[in-house]
Amino acid sequence: MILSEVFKALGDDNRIRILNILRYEEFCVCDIEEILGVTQSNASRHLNKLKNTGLIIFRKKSQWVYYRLNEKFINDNLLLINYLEEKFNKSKQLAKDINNMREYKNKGLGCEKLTQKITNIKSK
Amino acid sequence: MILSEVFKALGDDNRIRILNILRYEEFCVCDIEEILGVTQSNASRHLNKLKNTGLIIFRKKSQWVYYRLNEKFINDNLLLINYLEEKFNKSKQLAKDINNMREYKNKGLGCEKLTQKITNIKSK
DNA sequence: ATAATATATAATCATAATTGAATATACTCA
DNA sequence: TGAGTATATTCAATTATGATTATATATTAT
Repeated sequence: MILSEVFKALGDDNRIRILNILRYEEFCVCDIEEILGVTQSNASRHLNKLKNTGLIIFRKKSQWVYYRLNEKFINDNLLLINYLEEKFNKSKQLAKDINNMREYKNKGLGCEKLTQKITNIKSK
Repeated sequence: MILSEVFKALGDDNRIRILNILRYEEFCVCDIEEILGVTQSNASRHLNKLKNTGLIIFRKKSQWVYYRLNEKFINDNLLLINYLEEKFNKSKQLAKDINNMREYKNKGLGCEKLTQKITNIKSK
């Protein structure tokens, strides 16, 4: 792990916003698109950068790719993670994203769930 | 303080190297030039960036400008500082800079000291 | 097989960041 | 005042980064 590369990965507002919501749970690319209001390729690119730097990992489930924080990175960088937690919690801007995220979830708007619902409706 | 700006400031090897030696004491630009083996304008510019982001401050003493860590930044970002300490101490590359720094000091090569010596010699 | 969806990747453009060399500014000292 | 030194800044060239649009790939569902 090259320290300056980790900081470069953290040195972008969109990537900070992504990490902020990934604190709570994993999300797929289109979830992040919707919650943060960014374009698809933008979300994908930033996720890719965070992945390449080792901060997040992913799992594939059918057509979706779910990203989440990398446990190994967390364990190797606990002080940094605690620092991020502290600063994230103090940011009003980031709190808005969290609100969006909760609303999005409460309304059952997750990509996968929506697709399932549509499929059910169609099959009736 | 904008979080991503702090990380941008940290996202460069030369700036990491500068912060690493400033942990121990203040240095002027030409000290840093010599210890790290970078050009004058390079040292000056990176110091300027660290200063603008609030990580370091300076004091002027005759023709020299001494930079040091910003106590206020340290206090406001203790977890980050502890993280940096931990990672800096584990880096072999950064340890070389520390060795250079100690050697430089033991030999009495500080800019100001050298200038004083030369002045003394001339005035005899 | 085909259509639809999710994701990644190219291609392009604009902007920002980094660098060394040269220059400008400020200060010191004789 | 003038020479010397330390620092900051400008200049020019290069490289890196980020955003957008369009395209390619992979998977699902009919």
